[in-house]
Amino acid sequence: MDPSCSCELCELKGLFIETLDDDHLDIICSAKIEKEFNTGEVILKEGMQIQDFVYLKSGLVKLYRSDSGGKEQIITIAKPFDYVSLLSVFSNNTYNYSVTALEDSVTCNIKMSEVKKLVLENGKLALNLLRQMSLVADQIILDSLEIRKKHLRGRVAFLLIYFSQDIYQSSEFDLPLTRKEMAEYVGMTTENVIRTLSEFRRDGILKIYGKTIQVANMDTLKSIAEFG
Amino acid sequence: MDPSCSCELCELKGLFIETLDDDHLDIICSAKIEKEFNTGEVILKEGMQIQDFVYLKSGLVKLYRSDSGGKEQIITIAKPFDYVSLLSVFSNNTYNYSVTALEDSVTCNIKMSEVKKLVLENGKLALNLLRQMSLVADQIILDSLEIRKKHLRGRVAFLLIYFSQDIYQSSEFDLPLTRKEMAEYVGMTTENVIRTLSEFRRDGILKIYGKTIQVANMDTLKSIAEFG
DNA sequence: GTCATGTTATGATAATTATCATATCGTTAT
DNA sequence: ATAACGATATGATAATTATCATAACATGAC
Repeated sequence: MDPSCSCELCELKGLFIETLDDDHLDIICSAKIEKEFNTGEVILKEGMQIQDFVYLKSGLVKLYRSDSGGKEQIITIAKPFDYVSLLSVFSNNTYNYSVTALEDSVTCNIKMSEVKKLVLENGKLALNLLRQMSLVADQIILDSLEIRKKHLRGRVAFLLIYFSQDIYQSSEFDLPLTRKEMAEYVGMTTENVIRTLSEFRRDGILKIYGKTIQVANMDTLKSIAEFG
Repeated sequence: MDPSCSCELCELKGLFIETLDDDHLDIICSAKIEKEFNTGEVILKEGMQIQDFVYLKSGLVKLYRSDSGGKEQIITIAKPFDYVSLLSVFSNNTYNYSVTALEDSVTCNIKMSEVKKLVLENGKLALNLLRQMSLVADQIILDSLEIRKKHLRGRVAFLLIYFSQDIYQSSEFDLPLTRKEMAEYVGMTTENVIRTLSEFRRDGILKIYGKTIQVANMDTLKSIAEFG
């Protein structure tokens, strides 16, 4: 096996690679290209030809769409293990969303032609991809239904809980989104995101130091996310 | 080949079956069960164990979630060729949504264990499923983003255009949804759906005879869907 | 440093949407 | 037939949210 290949050490091995035998692993290893992106750099652009299967090795990214007026809607925030180029990849020729790094990130890119070849040859990999796609798509759809039925306070609470619990596993964290991006994610205006955060601060639910957020009262935050 | 099997005649053959050779087709054919549902009958229920891969052979169905308060949110309307049990099916043990027939419908059910076995053996089928899942999930996500950014009039217009063009290919059709279901689909109240329809009628955009809708001015309807 | 620009912040107001009340119409059950 | 119920319909009002205006603050460009 190619000694320069580090796939067998990659923490994503379990998802994508455990189903591959050594021969196939070697193919992936020599075919893959790692790319590094700084915070704010664009990884994929809406309309671009889909050439690679891209997954996130480390970092944090946002998937979003831009409309003709330049306004953006964030579809989801993806951390490693959430595939990045999952949507569209098997059905479309071009991306119908863009991806930008929210933190310094590393992606691993494999030509779609290689992935398709492997799927044809390796049923376990195929099942794994089906499972993963199903999971990711489901989560995006359910989250968007959840967000839709909440009022503004509930939406902001939902987003904060998501970052605190799912992304950073800590009650204090540096929010990698601007207030504007928060608004684009949960479907409200920037002003109202800011106002809602201020309310939460006044109510003693949050402590806010610029982008650093400390959740002082998670129980209340959760009840706001759930009921109002 | 089993002479009672009609799969090779099924119009869904192209999607699910063209990738199968005769042996595999025979397996599917003898394993599949067709089920008929009348309008209003429940096909799948949220929380139920997932046992079968279910796809819609004819008819029209809604996929939806119910919250604790009994309120429902419609995720999507599916016609034949849109797989019904696609979401969750490869990643979950239970459905996280329900499915009900909006018109008399026929489903074709195949045990998931059979489908998984076939995926393991048949790479073309796997790729076909990946493509189809990708397509369906993408469409649901994009539609929900579209709906989210519109005002009430735009949402109702979007829904009417969808039924007129995508489902019935006619400017006059019987809407298979109640006003309440329309509201559950586009995220607004029943009263406001009714009010908006009345507005459209007053503006000469629609003619409404109960559930029968005639789009009198598609251009205006489209510009409302697009701009407001 | 200072300028320009974008982000955060807050208030006043306007627009949008939901809620509540009430009435009519249709359908189904008895 | 008629009672009961849900769906459709409309208006008045309340609640929610967006828009507009303004200002403080931070950040990077020069």
